[in-house]
Amino acid sequence: MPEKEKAPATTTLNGGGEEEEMREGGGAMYPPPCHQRSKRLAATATPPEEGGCDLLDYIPKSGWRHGGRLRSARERGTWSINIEPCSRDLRSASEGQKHGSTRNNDHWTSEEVKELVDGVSVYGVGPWTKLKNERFPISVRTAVHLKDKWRNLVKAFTGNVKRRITPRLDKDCVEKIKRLAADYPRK
DNA sequence: GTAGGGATACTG
DNA sequence: CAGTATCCCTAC
Repeated sequence: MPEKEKAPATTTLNGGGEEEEMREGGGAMYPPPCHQRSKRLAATATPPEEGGCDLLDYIPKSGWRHGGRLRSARERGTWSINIEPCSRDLRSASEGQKHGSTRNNDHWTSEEVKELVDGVSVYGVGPWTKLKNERFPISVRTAVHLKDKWRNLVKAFTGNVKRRITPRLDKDCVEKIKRLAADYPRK
């Protein structure tokens, strides 16, 4: 491929106020096409108001544990469930980039993982689209994301990982993952 | 639509 | 700093 579109320095389209500061201190040598993924959405992003959905209910509660400190998605300004694109996403869209719409999440919550595992136990490994429509209808998680996450889970619980960066998962959930991983070997 | 690979960001 | 998790792209 020729090259990626350089992220324009004029990222000031969100008059919200909080500007994401680039951390190019010595890591990314190439500017991401979309907004800095590491920077996530600022607090000015679309707050997940209770739209009356089950998924929206548990996300804020289930936080992401970081070194024993509970860092809720809200604290970090990230929402696992996004019902509409934020201003930053619109920017990317205007640039012709399709990114952004699904870039409102960070790590999966234990509830999401549980839902995924439960779905896999019912539909099996493969029909991610069906699983998405049944269990994550309004979630930003796409079928591809579900697939990727499942792969990560299998890799994390079947292999020998030195460092495990995973939310609190129920023992039953972990067992189910292993069971399903063994039942559905990588094709 | 699904599977696999690669790149980037984050955590410990 | 090394390893892990997530996301995007390409091929089947």
